[in-house]
Amino acid sequence: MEDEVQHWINRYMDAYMMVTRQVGARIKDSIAADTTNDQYQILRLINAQEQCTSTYLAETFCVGKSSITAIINRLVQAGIIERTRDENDRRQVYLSMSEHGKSVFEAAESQVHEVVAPYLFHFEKKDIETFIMMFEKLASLIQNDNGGKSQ
Amino acid sequence: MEDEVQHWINRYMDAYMMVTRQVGARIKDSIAADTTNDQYQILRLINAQEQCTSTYLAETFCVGKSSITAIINRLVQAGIIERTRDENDRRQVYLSMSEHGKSVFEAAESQVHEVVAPYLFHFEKKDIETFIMMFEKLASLIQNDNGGKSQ
DNA sequence: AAATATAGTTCAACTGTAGAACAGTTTCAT
DNA sequence: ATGAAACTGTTCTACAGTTGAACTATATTT
Repeated sequence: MEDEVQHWINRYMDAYMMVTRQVGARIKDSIAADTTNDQYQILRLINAQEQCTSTYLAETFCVGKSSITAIINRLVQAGIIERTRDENDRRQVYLSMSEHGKSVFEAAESQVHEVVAPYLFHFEKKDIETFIMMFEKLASLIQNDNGGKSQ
Repeated sequence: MEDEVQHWINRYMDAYMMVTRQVGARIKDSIAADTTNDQYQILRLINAQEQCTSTYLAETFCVGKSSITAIINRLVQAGIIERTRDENDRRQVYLSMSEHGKSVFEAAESQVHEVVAPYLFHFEKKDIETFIMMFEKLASLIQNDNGGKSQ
């Protein structure tokens, strides 16, 4: 029983590392050379979030706020992201994509689509649903378990 | 149909990023502070590979060989890894764990186990098998598709 | 009004990455 | 056998990402 769990974890870690690394490398090759994978992930979060803040990104990305400042500074520098202060609470800074940013992001999205989509055709529709649902369940389990190391 | 594929990809990317980041953060918190996640992944590869070389690590990890040199230098510095030249082909350098390295690695393994294992109990045995098998199939599809962007 | 909390930035030190130039070693063609 | 080509790994420089502590500015609490 313990052995079985250990065995699953090893297989999961092996497959996981392989997929993470290889997909990451392919995505990097396909998106514009001056956009990094981390920057693309940040853009996805900003795109999906109304009135996105640094604090939200830091928590979701599991890094300190100073890392977010560094990434956002580069994206602002590149004219992709704009900062807007909230006039009601001037501590808050909302992050949004400029017009140029939107087109960079959309180009990256479609490149990622082209990289990932071909792999889907090797699987049954039903299995894809199951796989994604399990992944989502895992994500939500982890998310609802913040801080509590046990359980 | 195209929409369905797009939708799958978005859901996959969302769940994938969440799981990657959160699991990464939890593993980092649990393993020794002076070992990074990337270093741990490298140790897993070295552990699994007889006569491991930099070239093998670079290919598997999808990075340039100079990145591997940098990581290995730090691990050698920390007394975790040892380099051994092949006397038959003096270009090759085999990487292996020192006794200290082995104990560091085993401690990390058991910490990772403690972090990951609890999540498994939320799933059916059958579903875990399916999930891991799909992950492995995906990994092997990607691996057998080196360079060829299409198909 | 003063203390406390919150949002974000700055800074220094470090890890990881890329790519080009390089050194040493082996293989291969002539 | 010799010189060219191929291969393994390292060095170097520049940059992206991360951390954690110190800091600024603003809002909230008491």
